[in-house]
Amino acid sequence: MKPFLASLLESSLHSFQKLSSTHCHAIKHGYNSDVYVSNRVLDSYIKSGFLCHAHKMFDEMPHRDTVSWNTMISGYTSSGKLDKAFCLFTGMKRSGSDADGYSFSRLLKGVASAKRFDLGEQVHSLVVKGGHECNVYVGSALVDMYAKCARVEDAFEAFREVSEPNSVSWNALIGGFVQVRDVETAFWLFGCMEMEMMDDGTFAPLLTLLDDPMLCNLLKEVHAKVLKLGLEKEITVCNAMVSSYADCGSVSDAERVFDGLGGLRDLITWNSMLAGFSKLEQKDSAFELFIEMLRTRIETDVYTYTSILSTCSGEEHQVFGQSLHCLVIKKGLEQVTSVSNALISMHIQFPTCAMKDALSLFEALEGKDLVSWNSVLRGLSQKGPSEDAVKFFSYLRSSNIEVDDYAFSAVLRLCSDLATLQLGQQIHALATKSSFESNEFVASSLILMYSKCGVIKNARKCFEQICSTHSTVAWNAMILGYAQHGSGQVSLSLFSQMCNQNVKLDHVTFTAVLTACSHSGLVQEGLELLQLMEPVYKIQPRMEHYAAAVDLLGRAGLVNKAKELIESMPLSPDPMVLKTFLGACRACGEIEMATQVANHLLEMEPDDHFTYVSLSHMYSDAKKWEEKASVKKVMKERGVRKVPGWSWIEIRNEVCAFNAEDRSHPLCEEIYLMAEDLTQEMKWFDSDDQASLLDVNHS
DNA sequence: ATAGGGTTAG
Repeated sequence: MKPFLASLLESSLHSFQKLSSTHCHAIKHGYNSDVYVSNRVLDSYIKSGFLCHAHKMFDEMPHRDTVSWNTMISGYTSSGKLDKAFCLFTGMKRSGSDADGYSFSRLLKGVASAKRFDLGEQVHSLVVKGGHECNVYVGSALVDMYAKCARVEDAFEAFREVSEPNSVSWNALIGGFVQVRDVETAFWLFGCMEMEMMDDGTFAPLLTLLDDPMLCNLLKEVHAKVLKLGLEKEITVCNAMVSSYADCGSVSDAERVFDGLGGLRDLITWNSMLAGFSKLEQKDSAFELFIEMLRTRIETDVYTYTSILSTCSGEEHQVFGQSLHCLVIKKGLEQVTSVSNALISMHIQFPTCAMKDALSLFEALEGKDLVSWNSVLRGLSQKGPSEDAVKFFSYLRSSNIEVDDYAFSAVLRLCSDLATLQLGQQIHALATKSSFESNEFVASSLILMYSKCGVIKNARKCFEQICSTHSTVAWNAMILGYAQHGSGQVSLSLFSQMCNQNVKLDHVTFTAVLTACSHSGLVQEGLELLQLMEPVYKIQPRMEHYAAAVDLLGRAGLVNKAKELIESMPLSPDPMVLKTFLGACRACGEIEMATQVANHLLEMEPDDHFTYVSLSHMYSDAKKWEEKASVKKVMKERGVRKVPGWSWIEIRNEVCAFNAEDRSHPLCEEIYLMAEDLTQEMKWFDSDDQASLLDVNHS
């Protein structure tokens, strides 16, 4: 009868109706006081998620043994109700049942997932007191508990206490070092493990450490080992491999693993591939994959939507993004914080009315977290009126929300855009007070802020104070700072230091050094860097690099060389490159070439005022009044308006804004006299570079 | 009859 009952329970799982009818059936056959049968029923209720009902049944059971208590504890720890589990644990002792290895391992599992190190230590002492240390299950659970609490040394000690550690003990220990991202120790332990001991649980967490292009070769070695051990069909291993290959920048390898799985793929596999495409800017592939998921009725979840929403950026994805938003609402995921955060970031990137939509999403979100606040802050500082961003930052501070590294970094970038030193310094003080000063992103934003505000000395100080000397963003910021100051040689020497000290270079590094060369007239050096980018430094030049190089040549008066460079580009130049070229033509008085490129630009971007204004100025300079008039006419016909460029200066905590030919200030006469004096003085220094720099700033 | 480890996200 008992095996029959067991199989009946098995087939009744997850249906309350079936379970209770089986339960009744058992009672009818006189099994009510059979503790074995009762425990099986109890376990089935718990496995099916009917925890409350299980507890009621447990209370009414005529006989309870240790297994009954353990089953109940198990139910509470796996649903995260640690306090209830501990109540049962103490109740168990009071009613005379002794806790055994099962009780302790279940309890420790709950402690581990709640990361309650304090409770864990107490349980540990009870384990020792009860003499359960030699139980490998309890031992592994202890290792895992310390590992999850990031106490790797305690985990190691607990591991040493296990007399015959098995793969679970090893994996739990390695998992601890993975969690604290101690790559070296994690792989050292991996090397100490017997081959036969390694299983899927060993590889999955280790693979998550290999998330950098520099580690791609190691990833391939680990992959080879996975194949050697015949683990290539293990879903967790493959999922981790898809993510790691994507993080290492190799989509093709990620895709190969993904394709290799065929029908074995699960939701995490799809999500990992999707996130990979999205991260590596393969937007079309991401959209295709997502649509395939919908078409083939693969279930979608929160991860799916956060990934695909973050793929939608800017105008070209607005329509699709809005349909996605509808889909999110339909699935009832709009109030899930991570999804809503992705929606906020997406809407901020849309060109029209986006800030308003993003703000109303933010306000409607019940469970706002730091990411939500920072997404709005970043959006406002990039797109919104800067004053609103500053206001939002004070709002954040007054709301008792923690200001973290993301927030500091965003608001400092804002200060550098505004070139407002006083606000920047105040925020620097706040960052110092909350110890974010040495965070690489905060420090980089400080560097940019001080450089932009003209205090390169303080920028340098921030650079020196940074914790990690291997922070690419910090080096990039410092190189750019010196570039803006016209200290191109300093930028270049920082660049070679970066190479010597094995700091990772990225595409921003090259934008920064090329800018440095351009601002200091280092033509040969700049061109050489551009040429070496791909073959030596393994970084593919992007549009901004070509634009910087065109600028470099244009400033040096080498328009023809700039033209050659554009013609030799592997991709067709984008408007940014062409606008830079147009500027170069204008500066060199190459009217014919300028007209050609301008016509091309007018086709690409008929609504952008830049091209019209450049042409118009150039025709004025050349006194070609008819041409100038025709440009103005076309502008009028197309409804394009000149957007004046503003400058501003901070005087005694007050911002004074002005634009070219502005005569509205009460002290206007004196101001222009002073400007004239300064211009004369600069000419007197006979520095053509600085005079032309002044021109550029003015336009 | 009840137990321990592992994959996706600013």
